[in-house]
Amino acid sequence: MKVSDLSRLTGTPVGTIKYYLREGLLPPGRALGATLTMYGDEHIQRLRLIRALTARGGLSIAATRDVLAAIDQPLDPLATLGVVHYALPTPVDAAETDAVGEQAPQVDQLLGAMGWDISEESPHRRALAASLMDLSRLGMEYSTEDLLPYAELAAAAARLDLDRLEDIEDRLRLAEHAAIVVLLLEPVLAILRRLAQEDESRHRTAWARTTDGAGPRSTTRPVDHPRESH
Amino acid sequence: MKVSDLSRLTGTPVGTIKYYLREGLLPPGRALGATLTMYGDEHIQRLRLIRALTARGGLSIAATRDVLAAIDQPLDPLATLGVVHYALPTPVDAAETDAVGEQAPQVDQLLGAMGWDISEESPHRRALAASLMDLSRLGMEYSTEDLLPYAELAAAAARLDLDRLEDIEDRLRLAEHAAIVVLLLEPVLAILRRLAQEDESRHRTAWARTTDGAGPRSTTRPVDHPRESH
DNA sequence: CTAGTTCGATAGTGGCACTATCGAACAGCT
DNA sequence: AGCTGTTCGATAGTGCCACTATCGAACTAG
Repeated sequence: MKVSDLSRLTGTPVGTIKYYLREGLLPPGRALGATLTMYGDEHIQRLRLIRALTARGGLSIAATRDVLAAIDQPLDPLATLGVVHYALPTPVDAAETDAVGEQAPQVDQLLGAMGWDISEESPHRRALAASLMDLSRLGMEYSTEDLLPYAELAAAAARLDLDRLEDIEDRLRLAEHAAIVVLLLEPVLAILRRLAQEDESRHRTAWARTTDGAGPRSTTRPVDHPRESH
Repeated sequence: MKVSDLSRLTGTPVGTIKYYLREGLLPPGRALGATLTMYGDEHIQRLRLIRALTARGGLSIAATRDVLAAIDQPLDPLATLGVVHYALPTPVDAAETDAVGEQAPQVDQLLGAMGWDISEESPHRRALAASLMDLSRLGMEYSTEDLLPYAELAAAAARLDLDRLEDIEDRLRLAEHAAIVVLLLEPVLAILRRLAQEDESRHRTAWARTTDGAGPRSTTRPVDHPRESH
């Protein structure tokens, strides 16, 4: 398969393929001469993955390269998940380290309450602290109690994610699938939440109208905590 | 308060403030002369919101302007949520309309199964179809049954979101808070899911090691469906 | 009166993700 | 062998975006 074929089959312009090759996102093909290089099905697959991670997942070329590098490491599959996590961009600029420190206790409190065992150096700690700081500065304080139900939902989602990964028989591409589950399911969940918000708000508005009340009251109930104790 | 003060209090460079004024993200101050324009606390608040939406939420300046415009509409609070939703960027390029159509039946099936009442023109329909298409092309088919538990989690999250909004007493800024809940809680949920994945994968790896099994089995249980029938 | 600030307008910068062009080296066909 | 078209790697250019810098004029505070 030549570049032109690769281009045609994936809908990616030749120039872009060359660019990805230059940037190390695509492994080079087999050069059979100065004007003939052959590519295989793995290039098609990789190209699709690149486009999904960048166009849909919103990753930069650099971040995509990191993720792909993590995928290509022949690591313990679940360890790969960690590497992929670390390769992800978590927008926290250096200037707000102080702000992050301010929220660190609350992050610790939440992690403790959930019984989550999270590495001290996880970038997600900082990212979470930064987001909570934003919310707080905007006048929307979220306490640990406020966050706990969300954390329970996240835990349930994570269990679904890992269930799916364990069912994969193709061990060779497990790392790839892990990255896909982590990254491409994220927009799916975000969209589902927005859809649910639309429906839920419709329901509540209707309720408020028909009962002429001051608005519906909370319909939330405690979420059960499915992992069997700690 | 002068620009210099506004700049100092928010940590935003004067040049950037001027830029936001030009772009219509910040309302102009009260001009008291050719070299003196006064700004108020609402400008501080608005500036913080802009920075949160762009730097944290990842919105473009244009998308931020749309969201802010939605916020400034004196609409029914829950309608505002809809307007905010429509102002959000959903990365689906025109070229993949066919692919979207291919997945449309599955989207309908999911919405039907959840009993969600979603407008036919919602951009989220297309966005979801596009994401499912990506997954399918990458060899990770998600059936309606696979997605349902995620949708249940999303519904639970949406209920939490709206509970919070209903508890807000400051009706004037409700639209603003709605945007914050929709947009800035999104990265929080994403981070929580990643943290949960890290913890869950640690647990499963440990389990697999101690039991010397072929890997842990599913720990998922059915999620209950909290809204009282349809 | 003077030094410094702010105004609006315009132009420039840096980063990113491509995209275009070029000459040389072939490949495939006749 | 000759011709046409493709591909090669390298380099340079493009378009967009989010700022950032500069400028002269107008003003304000001390």
